[in-house]
Amino acid sequence: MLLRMSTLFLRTLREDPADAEVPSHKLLARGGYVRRTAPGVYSWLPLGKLVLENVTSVVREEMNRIGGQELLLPALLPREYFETTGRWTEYGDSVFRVVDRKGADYLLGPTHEELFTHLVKGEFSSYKDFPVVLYQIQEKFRDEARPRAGILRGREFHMKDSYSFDLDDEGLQHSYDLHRDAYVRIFDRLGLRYVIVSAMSGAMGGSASEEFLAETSTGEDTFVRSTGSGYAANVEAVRVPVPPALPTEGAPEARVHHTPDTPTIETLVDFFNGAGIGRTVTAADTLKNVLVKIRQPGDSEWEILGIGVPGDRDVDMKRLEAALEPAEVAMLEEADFEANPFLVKGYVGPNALIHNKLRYLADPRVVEGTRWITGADQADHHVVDLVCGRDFAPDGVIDVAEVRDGDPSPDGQGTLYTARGIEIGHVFQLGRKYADAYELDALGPDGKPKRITMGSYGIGVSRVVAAIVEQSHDDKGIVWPREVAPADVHVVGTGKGEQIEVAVRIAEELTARGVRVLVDDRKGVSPGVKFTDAELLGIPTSLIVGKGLDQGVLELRDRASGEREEIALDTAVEKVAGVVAGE
RNA sequence: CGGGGAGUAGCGCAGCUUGGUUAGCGCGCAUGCUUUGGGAGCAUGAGGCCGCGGGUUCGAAUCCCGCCUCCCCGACCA
Repeated sequence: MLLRMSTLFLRTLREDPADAEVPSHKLLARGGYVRRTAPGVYSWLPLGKLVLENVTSVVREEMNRIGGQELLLPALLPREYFETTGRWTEYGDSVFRVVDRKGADYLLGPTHEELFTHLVKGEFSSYKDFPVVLYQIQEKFRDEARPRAGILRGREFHMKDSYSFDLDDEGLQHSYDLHRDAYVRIFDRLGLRYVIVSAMSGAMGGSASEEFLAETSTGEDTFVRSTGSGYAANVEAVRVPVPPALPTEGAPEARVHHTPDTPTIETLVDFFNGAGIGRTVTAADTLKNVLVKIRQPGDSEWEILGIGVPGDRDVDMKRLEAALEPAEVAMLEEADFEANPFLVKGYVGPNALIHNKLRYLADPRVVEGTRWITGADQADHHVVDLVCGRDFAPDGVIDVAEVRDGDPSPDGQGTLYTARGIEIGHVFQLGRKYADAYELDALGPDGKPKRITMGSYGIGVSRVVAAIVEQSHDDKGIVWPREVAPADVHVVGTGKGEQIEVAVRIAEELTARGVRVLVDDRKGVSPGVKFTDAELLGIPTSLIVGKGLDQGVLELRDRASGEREEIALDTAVEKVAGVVAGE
């Protein structure tokens, strides 16, 4: 492959586009890799298309390696498929819908579970046909409420989606493991720094769904990781370590104190520290009781739920919703307090709930024998030394308090800190949801139908391109890993002699050896411009044919390290081919 | 959907407060000469529905009213 800058459809920009905020957006636009066409919709220009194809190739190779079979389904999908699973209405505003001249409804595919399931049902029907893994790499469409960050979150994007079809749970687990391994190889080859986090709360069951997050400061997903181990998890999935229970004997009696005007944790702590109860109190010694109401799907009644967390922490609504899924969660309204006069706002204690037959769930840190300062269920009163297991007994444990930097890691090694990432891959055990909807069965050896179980696995191919740039750039431009770079070598001819002719000749010789080459053969362009463009474009290796040519000397540059080396003209092709081959 | 900002040449912007000749600057583009190791110089050019519609005015990029679009933060989504 030989690209000539004199004719390449490329115009680099000296300034950042006004609408670009994140590095990947700025650099991909300035480098002429992409151009914005509409909000969240981008055109891939020749260099960008090459990068996209390189990523695609890596994905394709690794999918084929695990036995995946590539096919290509339409992006334009008729309504009927989505009626079967109810997703036609479920999707709401988040998909593009189109109507044909006859008035028939379609949508532009956001994902393809329905189509794949239906397709398999039409072709395969024997247990001998399974398992099977099918995948495609194509454009997906989602009408994002707010596309942002350029390529990172668009409304049209490239995605590899694959689907596994197995006869039983063991088979599904195997297909899932194969995909997970393939994803590790893919992202390793692409040179990405990433973590694998559980995408679900522990209650929903371990490895049924995991996300691959590329670590970047600009990512929109937050997760936590440990300073002392490889532990990483979504905030929703963090399980707080449970401290050992303490003996209840010998603990002082619970005593109610008059605590005027202390409806908040802060005022309460201040009060006790001025009240001389014989010890210094912190917010962590108090038990904050947060009241929410929940409603199970299909129910019309709300249930009031009390949640006890250490007073120095808030309830994390995301963790709460994940823990209570699929129930709906809402904060209590004034009317709820009026209907339940035993709930004294600002002074709620565990026993008001427990004694009135309302469920009370407590943080894992609230173990037997722990002593708490908490509401006494009457205005302006709190109770001190209320002992868990002696004075109150929660109905259960709920792990929904906010996770903070410095919290101990659940695996016991190190402490947690929050990081940001971009979701680049997702592996998910779907189970039989779609197989049930389409009645996808295989006839077993016993002559009886067996319901198929499925997995779905995605990689955001275009997003991966942006994620790579986010992780691999400097103030001058992009630094492509060789596997995804649009070329291996950027041969730059600069000077008023025969440098450009020599550069082109070297480029042709390298091309003949199978090296992918971009040659800067533009005439009348100053060296500074060419060097700057080379750094912006980010091809891993540059070969400068310039002022040293008269002495038979060329310069080899490494984009990532910035190292420069003078090499002889005679052996340059040999040398560069070796560098490209990783020698 | 809530909050903030912006629409002027392919790109980045000024001009608007205080209406007044032919709407300006940088980059890019074209032509010529010079220049050639770090975003060159000089000269000459091409390129505009000043977002759209209405209004005020002798006169509107500029003032008024309405609308549309885009960007950023949040919510939502994943």
